[in-house]
Amino acid sequence: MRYSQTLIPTIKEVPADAEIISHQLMLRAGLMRKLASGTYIYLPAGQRMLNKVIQIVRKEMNRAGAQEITMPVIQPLELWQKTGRDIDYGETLGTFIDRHGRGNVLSPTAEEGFTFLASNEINSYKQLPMNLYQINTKYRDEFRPRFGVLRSREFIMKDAYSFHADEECLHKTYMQMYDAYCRIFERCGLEYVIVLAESGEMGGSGSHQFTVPCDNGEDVIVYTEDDKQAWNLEKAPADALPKQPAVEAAPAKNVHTPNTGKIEEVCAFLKLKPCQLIKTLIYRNGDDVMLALVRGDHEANPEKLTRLMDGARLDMAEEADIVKLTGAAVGFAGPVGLCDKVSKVFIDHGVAAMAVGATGANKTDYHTLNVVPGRDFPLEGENIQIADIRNAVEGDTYDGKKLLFKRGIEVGQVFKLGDKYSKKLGANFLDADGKQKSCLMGCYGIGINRIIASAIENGHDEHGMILPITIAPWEVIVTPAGKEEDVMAAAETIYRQLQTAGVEVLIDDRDARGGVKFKDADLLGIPIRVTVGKKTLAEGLVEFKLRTESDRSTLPLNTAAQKVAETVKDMKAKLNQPKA
RNA sequence: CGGGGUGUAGCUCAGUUUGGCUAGAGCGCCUGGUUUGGGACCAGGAGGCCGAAGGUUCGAAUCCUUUCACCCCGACCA
Repeated sequence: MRYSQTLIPTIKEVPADAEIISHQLMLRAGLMRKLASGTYIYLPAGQRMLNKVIQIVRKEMNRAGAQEITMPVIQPLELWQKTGRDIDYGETLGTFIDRHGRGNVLSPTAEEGFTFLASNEINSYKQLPMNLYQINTKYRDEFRPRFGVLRSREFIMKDAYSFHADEECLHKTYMQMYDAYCRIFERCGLEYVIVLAESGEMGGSGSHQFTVPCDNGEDVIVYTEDDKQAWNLEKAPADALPKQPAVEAAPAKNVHTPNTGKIEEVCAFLKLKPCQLIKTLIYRNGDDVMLALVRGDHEANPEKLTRLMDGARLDMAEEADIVKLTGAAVGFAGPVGLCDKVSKVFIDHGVAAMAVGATGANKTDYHTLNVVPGRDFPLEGENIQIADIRNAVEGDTYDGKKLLFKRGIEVGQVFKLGDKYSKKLGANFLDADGKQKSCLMGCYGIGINRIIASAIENGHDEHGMILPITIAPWEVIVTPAGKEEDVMAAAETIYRQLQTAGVEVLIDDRDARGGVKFKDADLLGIPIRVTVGKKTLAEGLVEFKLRTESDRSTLPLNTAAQKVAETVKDMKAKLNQPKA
């Protein structure tokens, strides 16, 4: 490719609306431009990166036995109503009504479509297992698109769905996908961490997330100090805290605490620390009301609560319900006297371990002091359960090992879905025993754009991107530094030789000064630069420089292309032959 | 959706508080010249419905009302 004939609109200044480095560099290096909030136009260099990532994903999926198809992005709302996800997915689901008055969904994920296909085409256990995937644009009407391509309204996802006759078969494919994902991310040159995840909205029984550690990530990874286990925050377990030594506590008493509905306000007023408070959260499942008690400095984890409820949906109670239950305004609920009025009380280990604490008095503008768990409210009973119901925090342990935290970008996730979708959409088959059964399903997603953004988050310096050769827009840039005829001719020769050798090469044939070309080459993050200059050329040499190194070396003109082609091959081989 | 902020040249931003002549700078772009290995220099030039609509006023980028877009924090989220 000739620089003069392509569109790589680099910019010197940092665009005002780009906050994080990957977003800034993707704009500055001319990979993309914004069309509207959360939607981006990919320009030639960005498109080449997308294509390369897609090609890696496609090859590894095929290699793992999955079949590529294309699902329409526009899908009948009716199909989504059958699984109830027109409601469950929430307002993030993009819909429109067409001229015939039909409801349509802009697909944010495609369980329904793939299961619809399976319900029609799969009849017999002999057709199973089957693993189908697509690489397609997805749409989500995000509340708040942000971080450039990391949370956008439109993005490219590879999504695969597998169908099975039994659990063992599902597990086998699940592990094949797991291994394929490892290979994909290694080939893309990403550092990644695999964490145990909640399967959340998708329903199902098992899930791993593939996460690239990065300060700008939206996800929190929790891992043990020996690096042996990792979870996302929703799933991370925490050991019970040691029981605090009992103290001689005065009887519980109510004190007037005006306008202190929030933890910080109570603490400021009573001169207590948040860890001396008991926070009482009120949840609802249909008509059942539940309490969750966590320490004031802890956060309740709805996923953990849902798990204790065998997956039943939990909602925070409405203000009116809280007032009715506690007889007080929101912010003054407490367990004392409230435990037998609800169907279930979940008490976090941290609260059970407290010797004494303060909590809401179930009376507006009052709190109760000297509350002793077990004395002033029960720690045992039919509707009482002590459990791990909060997010782990700094200082927690699991299995005696210290828990550590870092942020990450989720680039892929694998799920076992079970029969949630196949049942609702009738994806059945006749088994060998002649009985009709629902398919068991797995689903496996990869965010293509996020791979690019996270590669940049972790691969850049003050000059620009530093890209793995497998996903860089070009492998080599040939830079003639000077307009002399022999310089241009030598650069053209190397360019042609590299092309012939199958190297993806960009020649910077622009009528520009050397400095401009060097800056753009660095910004674009092209792994190898070959510079042809007047002085070195006089000695029959050209310069060779890796983007990752600051040193330059020289190569003889006549063998330069061959050497460079070999280096390219070696660099690619290093990434393309993953350990996994 | 709640809170905060910003919309002025392709980009980054002055100017708005206190209304007043032809609306500015740097970068980028075009022309000519000098340069030519790390975002050159000189001279000349093009480029604006000051986000949009309405209002106040002799007069509005500036004041008022409405509205739209974008960004940040929060809530939400395969």
